[in-house]
Amino acid sequence: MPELPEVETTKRGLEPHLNQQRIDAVEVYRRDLRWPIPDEFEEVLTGNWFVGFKRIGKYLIMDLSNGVSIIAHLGMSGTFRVEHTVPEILRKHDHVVIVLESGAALIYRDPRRFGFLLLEESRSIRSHPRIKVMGPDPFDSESFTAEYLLDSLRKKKSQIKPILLDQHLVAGIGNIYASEALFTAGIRPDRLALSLSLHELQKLVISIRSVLQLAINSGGSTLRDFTGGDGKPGYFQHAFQVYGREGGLCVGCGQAVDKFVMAGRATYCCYTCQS
DNA sequence: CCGCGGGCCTGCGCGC
DNA sequence: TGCGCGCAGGCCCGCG
Repeated sequence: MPELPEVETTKRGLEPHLNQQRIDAVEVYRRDLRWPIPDEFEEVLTGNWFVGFKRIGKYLIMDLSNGVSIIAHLGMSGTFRVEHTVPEILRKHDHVVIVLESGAALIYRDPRRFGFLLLEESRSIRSHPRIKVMGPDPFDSESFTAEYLLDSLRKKKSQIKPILLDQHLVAGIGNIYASEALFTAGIRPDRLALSLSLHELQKLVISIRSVLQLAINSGGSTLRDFTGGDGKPGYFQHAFQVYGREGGLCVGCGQAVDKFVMAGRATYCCYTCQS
């Protein structure tokens, strides 16, 4: 599920409910996620409180008062939700319940268990092996620029779309927003990365930002439902231009939207509007 | 070093 | 209605 906008939406949804809240109890029902939940997880959390929240690419970082941070990744199907009270009956695939001093509960659910929850000293987050290799954030206008892309793509042999999924290049784009951003930029997904001009890359940078921002904005509209509901960010309401719309009419030209597989991933585009 | 394909899991929607 | 199949928004790893 979650690409950058969904993780950002999750962060914004959780923060007001969790910030400065003490953790009174932790229950882990399944530890075998993508990586196992550390044995010391419950002990490290209990009695401390949340002091900060940030997103790095698709990672959600939750800082605790004892100088330890939770590094969370939602994988394909992970969600966090806050319930007003600890539910008497958990939903299937609720793997972790964190009880707060307010009586509310933070619950991690992940049917496919591709996500993970790890612990790391807060001051070492940026040097964590999984974090330090991440490319720039798409919204970082200092480091994520057309010039940066031009330089990075110069030695790439493959097509642009799968490259956008490489978190080492830019952190946070997934399969949906790769297709969407390329459509907005008017660039075909199968263009060789090194063939893109500086001008096209400028359009791509702007398109990536606008597509992600739009999705964040639409997710934000349902943040109020974060407690009591299922915590699902509002991105389902987001109208995709091409993703999942094969055979439908292109919003730009009225021709049919195409679907094909690239590097094993579904890819959508309009061959009239993208060149 | 790079790019690709398989694997990890469960759920869902589709066609028969 | 039931069943089997293919597919799903991420990431790591091994292979060539």
